[in-house]
Amino acid sequence: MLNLLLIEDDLDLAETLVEYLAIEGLRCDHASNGMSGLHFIHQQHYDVILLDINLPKLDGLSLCQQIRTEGIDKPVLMLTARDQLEDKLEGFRAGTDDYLVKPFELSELVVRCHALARRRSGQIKRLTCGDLEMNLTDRTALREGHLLHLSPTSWRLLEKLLRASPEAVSRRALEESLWGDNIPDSNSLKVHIFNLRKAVNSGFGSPLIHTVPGFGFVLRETKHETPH
Amino acid sequence: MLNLLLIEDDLDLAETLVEYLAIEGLRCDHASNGMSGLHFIHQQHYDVILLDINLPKLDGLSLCQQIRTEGIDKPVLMLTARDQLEDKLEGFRAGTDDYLVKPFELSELVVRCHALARRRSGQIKRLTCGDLEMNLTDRTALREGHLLHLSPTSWRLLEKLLRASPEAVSRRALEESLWGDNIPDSNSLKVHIFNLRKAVNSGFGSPLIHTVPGFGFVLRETKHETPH
DNA sequence: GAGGCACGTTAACCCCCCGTTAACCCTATC
DNA sequence: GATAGGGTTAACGGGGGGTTAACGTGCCTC
Repeated sequence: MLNLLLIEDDLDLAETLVEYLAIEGLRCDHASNGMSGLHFIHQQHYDVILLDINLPKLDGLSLCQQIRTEGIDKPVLMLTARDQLEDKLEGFRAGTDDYLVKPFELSELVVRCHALARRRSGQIKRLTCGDLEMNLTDRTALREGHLLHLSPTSWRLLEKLLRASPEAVSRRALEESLWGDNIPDSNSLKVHIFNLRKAVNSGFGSPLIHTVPGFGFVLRETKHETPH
Repeated sequence: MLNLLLIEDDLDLAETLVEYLAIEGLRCDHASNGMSGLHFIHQQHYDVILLDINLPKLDGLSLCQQIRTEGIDKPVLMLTARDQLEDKLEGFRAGTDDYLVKPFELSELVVRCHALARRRSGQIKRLTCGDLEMNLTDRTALREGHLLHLSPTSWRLLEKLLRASPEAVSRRALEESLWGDNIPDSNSLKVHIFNLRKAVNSGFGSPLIHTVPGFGFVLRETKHETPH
């Protein structure tokens, strides 16, 4: 389920949007001005940020620029009544990913959100990383053409890592994707990672699962050598 | 420089587009039907695929679906005269990332291409200084192409310094970014800087981390000589 | 219903990395 | 030579991360 943030000062419009999105199965927080929106962004994880341009406190363009310079790379979709070419160009210059002119069709907004969130769960049938290949339709995972034996949780872990690849995934995110909100306070994740490593790495040349100290794990082909 | 593929059967339009894109500094191959487009995609790397829907041999929607099921996750931008809501929804259902209705402004096409490319392949967020490169997405740091081994705190220090570069950062600011309000009253920062120096400078030609006496540290390629 | 199997969970253990600390060293400055 | 700012080194202790085994549960088979 996608988690959205709507930053919009028109309360009527915001309410309508949030309600409609809920029907479509999308969670959506709402901030009514730029500063508050920024606060939300720092506070919580969102898959997509829906951003009006005309906002009190901090306008949408500045907000977008700011989070980009902060290194926050979340997908941003600008929603605005400004339909001039120059407005759009400015939006993209500020670092937005998409630009939708009001009034727009709600269903178009929804599909664009999904496209931005890269949640192609329904679309992508095959995930790969190096010589590792995961086939979602027949639920098989291959390495160098050999079938891997994966337990259900190992499978889910690997899928999560593959979808994120080459991005690293935090321990937190992995735990949430496995157990949702009730994360066990044991070392369960460690054991699952261990099992997954055994299944994916054992017998093959280079390891694909790497740990990122103090953060989590990455799936990627081994790259450069350390000096010395 | 971006590398695009345009799949479009209207040869006049295609020519115009390719020429305009060249002026804007974007390379663009052209395929005039779906099968040929598919062939190009398999053959070569593209940052973004511009896709018409009405195509001979293999229509755009099917083509898009097919590459998605093949696991090819390249950004696709559909360019079409079909402006009905249902057409757009179908496009996104087929797995496109963006949808632009003809006629469109060429400059909008260009900025959308950049936005798409940045998100997909360029989702990789990098910070660099000279031959030092920090990859924030997969959390690796390279110098002269060699992987650096950094502890979590070394990583945070380096990130802070890179973000500020070429400006100097005060000791105070560094300590706050590491420990927030409860800064230890020992020489911990000194040791961390020392370790970071060892990791970043050792074995390489010129040092990158310089101390600013009485203030803090800078990350800079060439040492700035202070006049006496 | 008994046994076997696969799987998730938990605890226990170990190792070594890493953060902290304190000490010492060097060098400039007065 | 006293002092202060900065650099270097080593010891220690905690904890992050890896590994293993035991246990329980559900499911399948016989």
